[in-house]
This record gives sequence, C-alpha cells and structure tokens, in this order.
Amino acid sequence: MWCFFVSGPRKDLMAEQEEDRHLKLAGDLDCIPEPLPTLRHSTSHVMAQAVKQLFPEVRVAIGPAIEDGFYYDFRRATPFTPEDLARVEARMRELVKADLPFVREEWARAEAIRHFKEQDEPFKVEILEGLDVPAVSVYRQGDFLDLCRGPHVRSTRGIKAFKLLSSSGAYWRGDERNPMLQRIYGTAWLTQEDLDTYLWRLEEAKKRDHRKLGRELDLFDFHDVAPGAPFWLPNGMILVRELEKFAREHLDARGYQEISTPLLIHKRLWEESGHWEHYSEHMFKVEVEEEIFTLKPMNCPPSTFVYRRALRSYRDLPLRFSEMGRCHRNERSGTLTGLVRVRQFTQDDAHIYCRPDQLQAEIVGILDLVREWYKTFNLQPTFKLSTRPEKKLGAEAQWDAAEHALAEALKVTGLAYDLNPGDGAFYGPKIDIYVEDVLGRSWQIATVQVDLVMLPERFKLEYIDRDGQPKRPVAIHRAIFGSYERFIGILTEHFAGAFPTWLAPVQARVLPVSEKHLEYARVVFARLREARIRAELDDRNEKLGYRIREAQVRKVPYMLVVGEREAQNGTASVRRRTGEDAGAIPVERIVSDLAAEIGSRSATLTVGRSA
RNA sequence: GCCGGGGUAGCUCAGAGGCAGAGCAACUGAUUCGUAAUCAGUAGGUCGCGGGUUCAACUCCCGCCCCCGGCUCCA
Repeated sequence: MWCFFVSGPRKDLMAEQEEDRHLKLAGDLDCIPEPLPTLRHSTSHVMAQAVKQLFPEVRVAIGPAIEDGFYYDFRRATPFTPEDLARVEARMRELVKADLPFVREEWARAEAIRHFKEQDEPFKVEILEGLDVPAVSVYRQGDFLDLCRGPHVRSTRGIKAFKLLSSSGAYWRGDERNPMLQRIYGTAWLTQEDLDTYLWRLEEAKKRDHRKLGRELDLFDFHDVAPGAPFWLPNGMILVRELEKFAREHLDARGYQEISTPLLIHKRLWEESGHWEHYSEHMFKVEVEEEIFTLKPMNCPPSTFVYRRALRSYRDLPLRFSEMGRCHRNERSGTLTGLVRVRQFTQDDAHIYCRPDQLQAEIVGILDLVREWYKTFNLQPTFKLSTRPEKKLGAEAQWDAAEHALAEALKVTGLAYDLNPGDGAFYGPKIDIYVEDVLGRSWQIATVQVDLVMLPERFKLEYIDRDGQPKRPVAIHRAIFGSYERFIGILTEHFAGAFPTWLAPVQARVLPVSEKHLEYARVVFARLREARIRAELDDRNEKLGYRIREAQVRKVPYMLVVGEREAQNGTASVRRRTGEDAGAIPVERIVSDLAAEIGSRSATLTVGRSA
C-alpha cells in the first residue's frame, strides 16, 4: 500500500475480527469472554430468536458482538422496516422477561449439519461444512438454537439495557459477490446509564456532524457537479489557511523544503512506479493529444524528480521535501462521505530521503512533530508499529534495521505503542498514528512509512557516499494531518464547530447596543482589524439579544458589546461564547489578550483572564 | 459498485394526477433596544436531470445524477 495516508476510522476493525472468528471458528470462543462482549453476543442471539418468531421465513446467518453493540445478519426477501425493528425489540423484551437459560450442548459435526439442513438454514450448514472439527457446540435458549461457541450470559434475564438501532444490507461473508443479507444493528450495555450515555453520544455525534456544521457555519459546500470534492467557502478557507500556516511554520523550523509537483502526470510515470498495473482503476485519466495523463493519486513518484534532479552527496542528506499535495483518487461513488472520504484531497505530505544511519533520528523528528501538533488540537495520539509482512521486498538486514529504528525512535520519544506484526507495507515498516476525538471515536490520520525499496529502487535513487560509491537512500513517506480535508472534518466534529480562536473564521464580533453607539463600535472594530484580528461588526437593526444569539450560534469566540458606558471608558464588555460574561475591559487590553491567545494558538478562551 | 432511504424556496421540512406551502433566513418599514430570537409587510420555485403515460405530472412509469445509512472498496 503505497503512500496511502487516508484511511477509514478504526471502528470497523473489531467488527471484522469478530466476523472472522465466526467464519473461521478458529479460536475457542465466539466473543471476548468479558461481561460486555458476552452480553452483546447473547443479545444478538435473543434478537435472532425474536426475528425467527416474528418472521419464520427468515434464514439466519451470523451475529457477533462488535464495538458498542452487536448485529445479526438475516436472509429475507424484503428489508426490515423501522416498524419491524420496533416489533422485534418488543419481542426481545418479552424473551428477556421470560428468563430463558442459555444452554450449551456439544454435538457431532455431522449431527449439526443434519439438524440445520432439516431446519433449512443454509448459512449454518455452509459454516459447518467449512469446519474441520469432529464436534461443535450449540447454544439453546427457549425455542431458539444456534451454532455458537459462546460464551453467553446465564439467562436472557441477564440482558437489560439494549436498543435496536438500524438495519441495512450486508453481503454474506462480507463478499460483494455473495448474496445481500439484511443486517440489524443493536447496542447493549451493562446498565441503563451506560446505554443512555451511549445514546447521548450518538445524538451528540449527529449534532457535531461536520457536514451539518459545515453548512451552518458556511465552511464548505458540495455540489453534484464535483462529487467528492469540496468547495471551500471563505470561512472554511480560513481553516485551511491557518492550518497551512501552522504547518509551514513548523516545517520551516525543522529544515523541510517545500516543493510542489504537477497535478497532471503522464501515465508513463505510473508505469515506472508500478501503480499503473495495480492502481490505475483509481486514477482519473485525461487524454491530451492522444496521450494518457492522470490526475496524480499520490505525490511520491512525482516528488522523486526533485531528488533526482541533482547528484546527491551523503552530505546533502537528509533532504526533507514537503508538499501540500493535491491528489485525486477515483473512490467508488457509494463510499464518499463529506470531507472525510473524498475524491480530491490535499495531503500535508513529505518525503524524506536519508542515509540508513539517519533513519532513527528522522523518525524521532517526525514523532516529535506529531506530538506537538496534536497537542495543539487537544487530540490524543496513539501509536501502532507495523512490522514486515509475509510478502515483502528488500533484504532481511534492511528490515531489521528499519524496524529497529522505528521501535527505538518510539522508545527514545517516550511513546507507548502497540505492535502490529506483519501489517507493514511490502516495501517497509510503518507507524500509524490514531487520534481519539472528544467523543472517543478513533481516526487514523498520520502515518510514517519507511520505504526501503519502492522509491529508492524503482527510481534508482542514489547518493554518493563518503567512499565515493553510489548508495541507495532510505525514503520516508509521512503525513501528519493526513489530508487537510479530512483533518478539518475531524476538527470540526472534535470542537463541535467551536474552533480555538486562532482557527475561528470570525474571532470577535462587535455588537453596538443600539444605533447610538455605532460610531464607537466602528472605532473598536477598526482597532481589531488593525491588529489583524478577524472581527465583524454586527450593526444590523436587531435587538442586542438577537445579535448575541446569532453570534453564539455561529460559535464566535468573543462578543464585544459596546454601549454608553463602554464608549465613555474606552472599553468593551466581553462575552465569551461559553456564555461567561467577562465584564468591561479596556479595548487595548482586549486587543493584546486576543493577540496573545491567537499567537500562542491557545485552545482555551483567555481574554479577560490575564492579571 | 451493491442493498435500502431520500432530493420541493438559502436552511429545516410539509404536501401530492387539477392555482406550489410553513417556519427560519433574505429584503422593506416601524422600533433604538444592555447579554440566546421585537413587530408588520414584501419577495423568493426548472418540485435533482432527461424521457414517457395523461386533457392535465411536483405527484404515475422508465433511465440517469447527487445525497444519506450500511456493505464492499481503501493494491
């Protein structure tokens, strides 16, 4: 997987693993033998029981516990409607009340196959036929029996706090060539409080949806003439620009050199890199005078031209080329989602070319950046080291050195990390960085990939070493925001649109109490403008309360109310968007406090708090 | 791409084979207001796009586009 910096949220991982376990029945159990997964697993059985009772024509597939809940897949001619779900849930509550014990039985495999054939449950038969074991276990509660390795709660009575959430199509065994089944998702918790908290979180996530906030705050727009590509509105463009400025300041200070490579690239380059063979279906192609060009889907091959332009000495290394690289990937239409899954995006990309002995120090430098940057946004990063996969290129010794460099870099930086053996790219090991947002959702944004072979070998990159001999440099691909689009989507949800002042499209809004105070309001407004503070003057003919509400809804960090008293004293009454009234403060102090808060990129509102 | 649900005013949404609707926003006027919505009036539409059925289509049928929830994909 080359240069693939943008990938989906981690929430799906667990579902996949659960599904795998069910299908392969490779472990000893069907869910983690802890109270919550067990409870959810049992709840899915009860759901299947209820569905079978209400809709006997339905055939059952599988039903694992997943993060935050469970699902069960059914074959049914028509999808489940919300009314169906309500009936199923009501029946489940009856089954819970009935206090049916979960009973485990051991059956011979052949016996199980015969039973499920009799029951006309083809999916169960298919699972059983794929098993290479003499005996299997089944679980029974009341009139429902399912192939399952458990564990389960003692009785349906153990299920208390649950709710069915949605239904949708899902392929049998997750393969799109297989028939589409109907999946019902639900959630289950140990206590009603936990369930309520979870449901609140879902509601909160809806309110924070960046697509909704993007519209409400005039950040960006989408149009059907450009699916998967945002139109940045003035407010949203401020976010882009502030992030770019932030990145450039840090990169300049760390010896990165910014470059920019063409968007439109002849297919020849991708043939050379190998992408044409494996990736061309994702590339947008453009015919120019009978030649095929592509919109670049990644920046790495183009960036090698910058390296190759000159004969490099060991003394030149490391070379750190950063690029705000605009990429296009032809993602399947059904996968596009707001800013977090797009066809056009801008990576905060960089390719570092270094000597093998410099690798560790470079990784340390990148990890420092990651830590520093995410701290600014109050995002908690976690690190995952992925090591050599089975199918790989490059010598063992190179891999040893690279994996060692990554692990040591993590240790030197004092970072805890998880190991993900075998999950590296075929051309080198990598560190993926996940962030958890304020709602506890996990996203993979940053990635640091060591490239031992891809760019260096394919493009025959060289430097002249101390001994006068040409050597291959090591390349590092890295992105920290991942892409500006996705990062802004995540930030929007993380902050619920209430961006720190340095990012806020409008940092302060001046509100004259009435027309009589407009003249002074203009003075205050001009002063803020002069100090390069993004200010607005709300001189509309509306009551103060109306304009306060409006500013509040727009999440403007500071409202500066000016009336008779303020005009006389050269002050403004500061109201924070948190609702706090900071009282009347001299305008000059507001300006200097604001400048300090913006300059330090503080995540908290500090104006009026200084001594 | 697949399954399902949608697309009606800038936004949120109602309507439904026979004159296109509401609230908010916008605009105009009145009001001159002290910390989350002042009052009145005016204007606003290719009912996603294209075809078909019909005396008549926003409404029914067919095709397409886009969005939403999932699935799949994310060498």
